[in-house]
Amino acid sequence: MALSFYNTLTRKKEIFEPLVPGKIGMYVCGVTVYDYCHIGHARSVVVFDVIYRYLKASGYDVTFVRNFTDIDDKIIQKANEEGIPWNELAEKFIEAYYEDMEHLNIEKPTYEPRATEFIHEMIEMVKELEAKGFAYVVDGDVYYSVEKFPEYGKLSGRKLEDMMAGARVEVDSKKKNPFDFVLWKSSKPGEPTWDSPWGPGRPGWHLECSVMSRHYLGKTFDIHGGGEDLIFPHHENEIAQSEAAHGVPFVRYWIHHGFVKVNKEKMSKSLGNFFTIREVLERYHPEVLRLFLLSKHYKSPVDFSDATMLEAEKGLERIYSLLDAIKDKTRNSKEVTLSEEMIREEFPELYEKATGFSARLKEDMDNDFNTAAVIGAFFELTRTANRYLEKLGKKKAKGAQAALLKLTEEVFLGNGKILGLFNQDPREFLESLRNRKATSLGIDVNVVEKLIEERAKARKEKNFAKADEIRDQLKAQHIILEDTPTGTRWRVELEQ
RNA sequence: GGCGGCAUAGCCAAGUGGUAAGGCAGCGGUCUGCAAAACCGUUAUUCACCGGUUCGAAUCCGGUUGCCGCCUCCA
Repeated sequence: MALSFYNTLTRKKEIFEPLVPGKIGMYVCGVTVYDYCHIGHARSVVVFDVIYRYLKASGYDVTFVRNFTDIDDKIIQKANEEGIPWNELAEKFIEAYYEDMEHLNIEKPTYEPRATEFIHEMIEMVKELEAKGFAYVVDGDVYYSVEKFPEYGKLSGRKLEDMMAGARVEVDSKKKNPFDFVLWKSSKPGEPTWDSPWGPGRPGWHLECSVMSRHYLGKTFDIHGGGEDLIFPHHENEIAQSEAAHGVPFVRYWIHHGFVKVNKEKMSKSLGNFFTIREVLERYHPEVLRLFLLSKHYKSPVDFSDATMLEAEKGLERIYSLLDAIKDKTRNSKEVTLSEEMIREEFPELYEKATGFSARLKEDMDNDFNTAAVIGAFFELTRTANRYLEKLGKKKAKGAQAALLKLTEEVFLGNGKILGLFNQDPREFLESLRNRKATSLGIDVNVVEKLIEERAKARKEKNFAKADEIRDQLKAQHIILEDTPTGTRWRVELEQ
């Protein structure tokens, strides 16, 4: 099957064919840097990170551009509130953004341009639009005239007449049509400005994406993405600007992802019901957030709550426990050369599932980037592998056994890279989950370890009454013990 | 008012014409000193509701209800 995905522009799933065979140009709208990123931003970034990884893994040479909007009303306003220069504020939040991205294990795009680096090119584009009759000037502001662009509304499926009927249109006497938008904005005293043919001012928001995408990807490129709230007016306006200026199609495939919701409501700045990435990462491992965000199809809304996050955490714990067990079983096993058939015969069911995994992943990812189905496949593989471990019993794995387990581990690690999961050392991951929760409950790790030692002694002496007493005591503090052949392990279980 | 999306077990969630993946929770069992973890079995004759097309529909079409989003900055 060929890669296909939903194209907002045509409103259907289409087989993807790049403009230039083997190459892909992809542009995704980044953030406006006036605050810390919330988990809605995290979804955007994770979704396109996975798409980027998958396209590369599929053999494409991908040029991926994600911008920073570093000049904008909100930045100016926030900087004024904080009494610092606007560019200092932008810089601060770009740094914070990079910290968050590193925690989330986001691959760096090919280019991450900032709007302010392209002021000159933006002015050039406004001039082009003015020369072609798509723009008009009023008091130092330059507006785009939507009525001059017959296809205006084609992305969002609206018609200008229909929108006119809508009540919530601001009245701005400067505009010829209420849907005209600003290309160049004259600046008020004290605001950052750049010189232009229309006087001192700054660019309108939509312009930067038209200009930066042209700079890096050309007048027509393959994929443009963002949150579904950007469809109108942002992406609609980008199309209007770019196609009017260039006379060629702007973007071939548009990808929009759904929102993160909280209590069934859209999470947003204006509603005040948002969680920043850093807040969430204090409580959950970054991979838990990734798994949570990828466990539902990217177009559907996803509901953020402790219950849904804890569920993701348990699932990830299950997989890492398996990876840990495999490491344990194969430790010190010697490398031996074996035929595929010998490995297969060890446990055909696991061998088939493991060796067939990449094809399964490709099938699911080719089908509109169905990460939820891929995650389901990982859990199926987990069960089969656990079944095999069960069969092996307590002995260390040798020969074909070890080879089969190593093969399985490789499948998790290799394919996990596409989703950006299973990237941690299993032991460290499990301990970090535990310590994170222990800390939040104010549990002293040393005290726990001491009690476990005490219990081990009691068990050795067959003093099970005392051993159970200690276990119950710890259980009351949400600490669950697991006795394994290699000693007692413990974890923290929070109530849902 | 205009445009669009969604509705699958207690919960989360795949499945887009061929007879319901997966996870969490629950129940029964194996293992265990007892547990936990893991494994085995079990949990939707049915996919909001009503019609229609079809040999066959959760999947297509029409209608109804409910929830949500965009139309203003927004991932």
